[in-house]
Amino acid sequence: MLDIQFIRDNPDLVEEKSKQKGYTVDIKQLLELDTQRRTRLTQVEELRARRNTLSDQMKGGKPSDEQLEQGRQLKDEIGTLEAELGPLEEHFQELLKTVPNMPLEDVPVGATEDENVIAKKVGEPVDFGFKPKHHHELAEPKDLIDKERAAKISGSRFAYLKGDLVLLQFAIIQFVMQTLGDERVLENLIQENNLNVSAKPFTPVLPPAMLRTEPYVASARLNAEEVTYKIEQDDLWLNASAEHTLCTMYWNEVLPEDMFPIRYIGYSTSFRREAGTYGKDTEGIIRMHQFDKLEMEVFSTPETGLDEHYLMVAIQEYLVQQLGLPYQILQKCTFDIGKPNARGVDLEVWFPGQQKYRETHTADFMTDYQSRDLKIRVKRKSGETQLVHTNDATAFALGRILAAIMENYQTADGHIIIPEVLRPYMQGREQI
RNA sequence: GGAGAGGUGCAAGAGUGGUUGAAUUGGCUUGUCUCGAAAACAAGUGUGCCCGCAAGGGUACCAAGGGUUCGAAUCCCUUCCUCUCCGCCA
Repeated sequence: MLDIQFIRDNPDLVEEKSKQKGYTVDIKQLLELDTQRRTRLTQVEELRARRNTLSDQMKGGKPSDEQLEQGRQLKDEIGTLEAELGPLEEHFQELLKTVPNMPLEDVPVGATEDENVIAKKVGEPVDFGFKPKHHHELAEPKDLIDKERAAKISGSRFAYLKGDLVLLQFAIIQFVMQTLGDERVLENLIQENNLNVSAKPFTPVLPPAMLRTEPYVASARLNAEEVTYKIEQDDLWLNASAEHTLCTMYWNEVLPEDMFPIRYIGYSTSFRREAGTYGKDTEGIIRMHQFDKLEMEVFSTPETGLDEHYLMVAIQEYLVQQLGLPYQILQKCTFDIGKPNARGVDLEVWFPGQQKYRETHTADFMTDYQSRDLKIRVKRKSGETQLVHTNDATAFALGRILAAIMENYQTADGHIIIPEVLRPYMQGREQI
């Protein structure tokens, strides 16, 4: 959530920027509630102070009837006021949570996703000299994807991935873990992009795939209606991305400054209900209820938050370049960056079979919006405690990147060339 | 799933109704000493919220939520979590 102090100081700005993101928030009502609750709180605390003093006086000998009577009266008064404060506080919190994070200055203002700005294009789509096939057409003769039997067993939007496609997935995982664990790669990217962050490598993590309601809500990432599967019996949700169990990892903790930056590369199967997308992307493995994902998550001190974000975008580009895929970078507009985001970037890879760029990566910078609710703080050397900044970004969503590789590396006779950087992890083979 | 034990500050660990926001030990920070370090000694060392320009003051928090009481870390209820044994299991 947003800092209430900031909202008090900048009500008009908050209203304006929220509107730019497509959120109507009643700042006036929020501030009114804020005043009301603070007045009540002060009253309650005054009464409590009196109760404590009285209680102090009583602790020596036997309390007199007069004292007991006074105590009972205070108890009643406190009870009444607390009963008013409770709902007030609840309503206030509810309203406060509707306020989105403020977009950074350079985020383009836009009301639909069409107003995202193409920041750059890298690489040229290959001229195949034949009509390139869609990845599911390439998969069929080689029996790499079986969606029909998956539908029989699990329903639509599930698949059995088989054979060389599976080996390719594990090759990508190896390649990513190796790359993000390599300080020299990071150092180069930091220098090229003139960033002021450390070259500390990413630590690989296999996170749990389920999480409880309380931390999920605090992460501002729970989307119960459209995205997230619930395991009713156990108050657990299936994660919709590894970032959900990664960003919550330090929930309610104060961490020493020398731990930072904390960089994780997580690998997890992710689950999404995809409600409201019926009929969309029904072919192939672009939009599945279940997919595997490599996700970066970074916790940093406030002053390096933005540079960490730039670094993650640079890493995404580097990874895609290494695979030799043409792509474009989209700076997302205010409407599209998402509620907790201050800035957001998408990377879209060219899919020859579909003749368009499609989103394969996203990078989210949340400033302290996410950590305020998650209560993740850093204890500075100076003794000061601050909220950390959080960043998350896709390294690879495996389904989509496998599809992209298949379509971009297809040959006229229906084979798939293995990108060079992946060959060491595929026994040196050159094609599927 | 059955039986039992337990969740206290950075850590270990005391505390079973008021003198405990919390003993003690360790850790950490600072200072003294030293050329420097170690040792020793001294002081300090949780988080949130509210009031305040600040200094400071108040309030809440001993897993979470509720209750009893003039007063709760301590008593009662519910939930969560951890550990041990048995059962089941990749």
